[in-house]
Amino acid sequence: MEDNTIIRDLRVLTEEFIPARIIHRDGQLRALRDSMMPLLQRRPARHAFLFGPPGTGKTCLSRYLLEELKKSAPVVTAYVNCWVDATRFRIFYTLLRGLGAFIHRKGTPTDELFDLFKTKTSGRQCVIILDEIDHLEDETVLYDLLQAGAGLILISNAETALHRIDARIRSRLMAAEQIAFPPYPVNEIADILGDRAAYGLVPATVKRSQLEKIARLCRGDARAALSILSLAAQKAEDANLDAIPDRFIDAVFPALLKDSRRQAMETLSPYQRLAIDLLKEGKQQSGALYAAMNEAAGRMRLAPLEERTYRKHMERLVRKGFASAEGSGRWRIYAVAGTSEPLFRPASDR
DNA sequence: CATCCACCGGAACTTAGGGTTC
DNA sequence: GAACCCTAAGTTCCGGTGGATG
Repeated sequence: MEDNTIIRDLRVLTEEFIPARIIHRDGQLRALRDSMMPLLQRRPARHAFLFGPPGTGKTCLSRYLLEELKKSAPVVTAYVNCWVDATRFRIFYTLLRGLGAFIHRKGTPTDELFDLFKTKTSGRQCVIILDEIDHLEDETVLYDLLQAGAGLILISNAETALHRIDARIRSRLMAAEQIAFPPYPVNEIADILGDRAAYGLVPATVKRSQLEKIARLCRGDARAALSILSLAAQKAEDANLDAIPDRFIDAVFPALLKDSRRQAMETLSPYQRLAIDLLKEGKQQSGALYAAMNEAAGRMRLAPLEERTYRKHMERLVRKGFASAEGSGRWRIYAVAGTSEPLFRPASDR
């Protein structure tokens, strides 16, 4: 392990890693800390809503804060990404796993999972992070969690995510602390990379000017920046070099872009991929797209879809950020989104 | 200005595929 | 292996919706 020329600990450069300190997010950190403060006096936390573009530190900061919180108060915490687990069943399933309760039966009723969750957390203070909240498919989870007395940290890319949820739940979340996460400027990303590199890489294997180069490439998205640094470091390690050359940084960037697209597409059903492929040729009105889809499905030996089913697929694609919808009712026009969602936007994208 | 048209989306169903329990 | 339970995807039914149309 210590023979490595570049890499000391790759985990430090992943987005799951919770760093020992948070830099360039002092205001946000203080705001979130203050809303969790009541827990120390055994009072309920104030809910928080964190919003901002991808890679601006929302998830990282929340997880960091809860780790710190647990050091000074007997608080139960859990994390759920709604992009991965979007239904009521799956959310309680992963929540319970996070709380150390293993459900081995997949045939367990969801209400039973909820009851188990309540007994697990009863009499204890509980804070739950719900990441990518705009991808949640069943809002009753929010109602359940509020009823169970959990403190919520909701995270979204869109500032408007809370407006879209049901009024009855929304009114209880209106008092939530709203915390904005703007994109990082170049020098701050470079600082963050430097901080991580100090633990994750062998000293003097990457120059400050290179960190700034990465920071410029990824346009304020720290997650993308970490991926670039990590991949370039691995490449240099494999080549047995003792420093990361500039050309590796350039080489890694397009590969990363393509890979993230491909990975995101793999989470879609065949029909959804088909819809996106058709939309890539140009935006379409809903009715025309439906006709084109069933026509293409026939050629691909896929069964034609009922109109309502088609609409359900489109609803999903829009919520997941793959497609965008413009206009209402029968004048709705769908297009590929690709621009705002999963990762960073390339300089030119039609 | 009333009516129509083509799509919207909630609700309740069916079906397929996974599990457990006895 | 029969009798259940569950989820998730697809379908059926149907009351909206709002610009287009005469």
